Parts: sequence; structure tokens; C-alpha cells
Amino acid sequence: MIVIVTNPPTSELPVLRRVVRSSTIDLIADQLRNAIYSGSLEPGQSINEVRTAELLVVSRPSLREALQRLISEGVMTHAPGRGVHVSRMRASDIDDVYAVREAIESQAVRLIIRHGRSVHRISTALTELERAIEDNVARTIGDADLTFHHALVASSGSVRLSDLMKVSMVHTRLLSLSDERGYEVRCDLIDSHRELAEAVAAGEESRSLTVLARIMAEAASRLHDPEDGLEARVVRGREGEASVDDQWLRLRESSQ
Amino acid sequence: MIVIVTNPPTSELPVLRRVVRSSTIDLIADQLRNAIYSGSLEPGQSINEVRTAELLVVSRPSLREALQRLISEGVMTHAPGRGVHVSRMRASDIDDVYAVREAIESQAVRLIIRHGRSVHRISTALTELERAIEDNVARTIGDADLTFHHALVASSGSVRLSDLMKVSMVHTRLLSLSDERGYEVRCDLIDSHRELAEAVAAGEESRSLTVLARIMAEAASRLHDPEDGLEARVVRGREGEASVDDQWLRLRESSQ
DNA sequence: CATATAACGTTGTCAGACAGTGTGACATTC
DNA sequence: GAATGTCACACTGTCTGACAACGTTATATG
Repeated sequence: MIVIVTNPPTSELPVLRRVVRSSTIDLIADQLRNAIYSGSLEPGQSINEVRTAELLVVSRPSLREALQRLISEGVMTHAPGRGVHVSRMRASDIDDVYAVREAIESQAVRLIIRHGRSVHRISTALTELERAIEDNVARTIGDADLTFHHALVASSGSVRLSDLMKVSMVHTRLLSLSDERGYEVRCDLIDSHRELAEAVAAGEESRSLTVLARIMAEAASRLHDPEDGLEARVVRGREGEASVDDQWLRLRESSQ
Repeated sequence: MIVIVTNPPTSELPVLRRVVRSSTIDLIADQLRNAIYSGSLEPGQSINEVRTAELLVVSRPSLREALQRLISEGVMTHAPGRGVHVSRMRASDIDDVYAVREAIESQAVRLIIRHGRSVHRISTALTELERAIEDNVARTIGDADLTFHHALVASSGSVRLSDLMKVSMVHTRLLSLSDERGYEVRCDLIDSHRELAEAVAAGEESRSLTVLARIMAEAASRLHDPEDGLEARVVRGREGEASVDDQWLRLRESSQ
């Protein structure tokens, strides 16, 4: 029984937010997704159901349900009889993932310009990216990079695009993590990103899309052949603390 | 143990295709997805776990795992304590779904032109669409329309885009089905679709994208307000047999 | 060394259980 | 009679336990 006491009694009801109850499955999936994004779970690593369930203090059925979410996202892979593994990306996945990202982000740019959305979050993310590059830590730069691109998509106002972007971020991370050469990141990405942000802010659609395409192509080609841009200074790192807010990659609450 | 008997023994191995074993979960999810696409399961309809599991002759845990797939696709919705329902689309979803479709299909166009992919499947699908329009059955036209758009994306050669498109097809169908005015389809869509196919075949990127954007905008606006294009002849229908091949909406085998 | 066999761990699937929650019918109160 | 309280029922959310099928590794065998 909930009693709402207001004083004076004739006043408006206090502002009550809708109670959100995340399902256990959501929580488990979030944990696993973040573990992958942060590198705690490596590509190819197989998930022992009993052990993992114990670790998360949930039952095996609950864990299995959560795994289906990640499988459907393409973040984990099911091999019949052999269980579930963290997806390992191959060379052929590089272009595919970046094709999806170009799809999502191009559309985001179009929507932002079409509807004149605020680009505030984008500029903020750009500043963060600049700071991260000064720190010169591969993982930090990678995080800031993806955060920037997510800010772009979030600014579009499309819930579905934003959700897809979150999944694509994990895919992108998996591309880096699946490369035996280790995590690596380009330092000169700030110029193109600044140009993108400017073009979007200025409402220049076709220039934005051109720059975006170039960013995607460069990122993909760097993964294909890291020695590609010889003059580009590069930061490498095998590990490094992930600076991910736990809530960050949570997908939209599934309840209506 | 697999023994391959060849005669003569020195000859080439017979062509053996990799054995694909779809997991039970895949099969259940496919069934449910197709049931939604074909209209057997209506938007808002809730899934009684016990009854549905009995119907499919699987256990409740297996069904629940499959439901997680569909929830993650956005095709079903979870309401805590109230179980799982077929997603019901609202007016605000119309633009969102079509934004995603424009994202996917625009990128497909770019990829096809960039890599000079064959447009054979697209022309075939266009012919099918013409035939469907002659039949003048709302559902058939709707199917052929979506099949055309999927052919476009499949031609891009991107597995991920193609998967996303399949999900978006179900979303699109849900938009129509969620509308209490019933299923309805425009007859004049053939012209714009033919123009799109031609532009793509001719490698004219910017014209293709323009036409595509127009197609999406028109489809969305028709859902927002069916009386919009007064001069456009329209076929309406509340039901109608779905002409979907059972295999059609199967997502990529999840095993690597 | 290659092959067969055995042993073990793990997955795939199920039945059963039970507390928590939602829902609708009915009674009650002001 | 509208709002509130009560009760019973149905269903979900989650867990335990079980077991056959499958994979994998170690061991034995020719």
C-alpha cells in the first residue's frame, strides 16, 4: 500500500516517475555485453554455463536466456553441441561491420540535418575525444572514438538507430580485439572527426557524408593492414582499463 | 564417425555440403517470426508460455529462450510480470522504422554501386512486384514490395545488412498490422520502384538515394494518414493468405 | 602411429516446483 | 454508486534437479 502524503492536500500530486523494473535477463545480458566491450571476455572465449551462472549468481536457464539476446545481437555465437562463444571476427567481417556503421551513422547525419537536431552532444563528445588523444592511451582513445560516434547517432533522435549503434559499437570493439596484433588506434583521427562535427553542425549533408565515408574507410583499412598509413602515428596497447560506465551499453528498456 | 566412400578411390571427393544443424531455439524463433510476419500472431497479442510451448511441442524453457531472440529483435515486447507480447507499433514508430530502413537500403545502394554488384535479383523482384500489383491483393503486394526491398539489400552482399533488413521487414509489417484501419497498400508504388531499380542498375548513386528517400517518405506518410494521396488508388484488405516461404525470414545460421 | 575405446565434462532439453505478480469478480464502505 | 478492500485464480519469473546426447581428452590396443 502506497500512501502519498501531500501538504496542502489539495495541491498537485508530486511528480512520480514510472517505476522501471529491469528484468533479470536484461541485467545479465548487460553484464556480459559490457564484459565483452571492456575486454574482460575475449573473442573466441567459450562460455561455461554452469560456471558463468554461478559467477553471476543466477540459474543456468536465466543465463541461457540472456545468451540468446547476445547471440541475436551477433555478439556471441552458438555452435551446436559446443555451446556459446564470444564472437571472433574475421577479416571478412571488417568491411561488413563498417558497412553497417556507415549505414547507421549516415542516416543519423541525414536525420540531424533534416530535422535540425541539436548537435550539443556531438561537440561535447568531440572535446572528450581531444582530451583522450592527449592522454595517449589506446583504449581510452578507442572508447572516446566510439562514444563520439554514438553521440552522433543519439543526436538523430531515433531510438532504433541508437540501439543498433550500441550493438555496432560492440562489433567494432570485437574487430580490434579479434586482431592478434592487439588493440591499436590512430592518432590522426581527430582532424576528420572535427571536420565531421563541423559539417554536421553547418548542416552540410553531402560534405558530412563524404567525410563520414572517409572515416569509415580509413578505420576499415587500418584493421585490414595496420602498416597502411605509414606516416600516421599509432598507439598500440594489449590491455588497459576500460573506462566504460556500467550503464552505458544498456539497451533500451524492453517494456512498453 | 564419418566414412566417405568414393569410387574410384583416387577420384575427387563427392561434393558434400557442410551439415547444418539449426538449433531448436532457431526453429522456434523462426516459427514465431513467420507467424507474426504472416499475420497469424497479431500485434499486442500476448504469448501464453505454457500453451504456446505445448503447441510447438517444446518445453517452456526452450520457448522462453526463443522469445528472448524476438525481444532483442524488437518484434516482441516484454512487460515485467505480464509476460511477452507481439510488439504493437505506435504512430511514433512509423518514422523510426522507416529511418532504419532508409539507413539500410541507402547503404545497400551505395555498396552495390561501389562494388559493381549484380542487380539481377533486383530486376527479378521488380517483375514479381509488377505481377503482384496486377493481382490486386493487398497482402500479396505487400509481400512483393518487401521482397523487392530485401532483394536490394541482399544484392549488396553484406550479411549484416541483410539480417537487419529481415528484421526491419517484420517491423514494417507490424506497422501495417498495428493500424486498426487494416492492411492497405498503394498501387502506384511500381513507378518509383522501377525508377529505383533503373537508377541502381545505371550506377547513379545520388539519383538512387533520392528516389529511395522519396519511397520511404511516401510509405511513412501513407501510414500516418492513409487519406494523404487522394488520387492514389489503394488496395485495402483486412486479411489474406500470406505467401511467405517458410524459410524466408530465417536469420543467418548462428553457428560459425 | 593410427585407430579404437573408455571416461569425463558439457550442452540441450525437459519436468516439476513455488513465490511473486497481475487480473477480474465480488463484497464493503462512505 | 464510485471508490476501496478482499479473495481466488492464472500466469510469469526463477530455481533445482535430472538425464540423454554430444564433444573432447586420455588411455589402451593393434
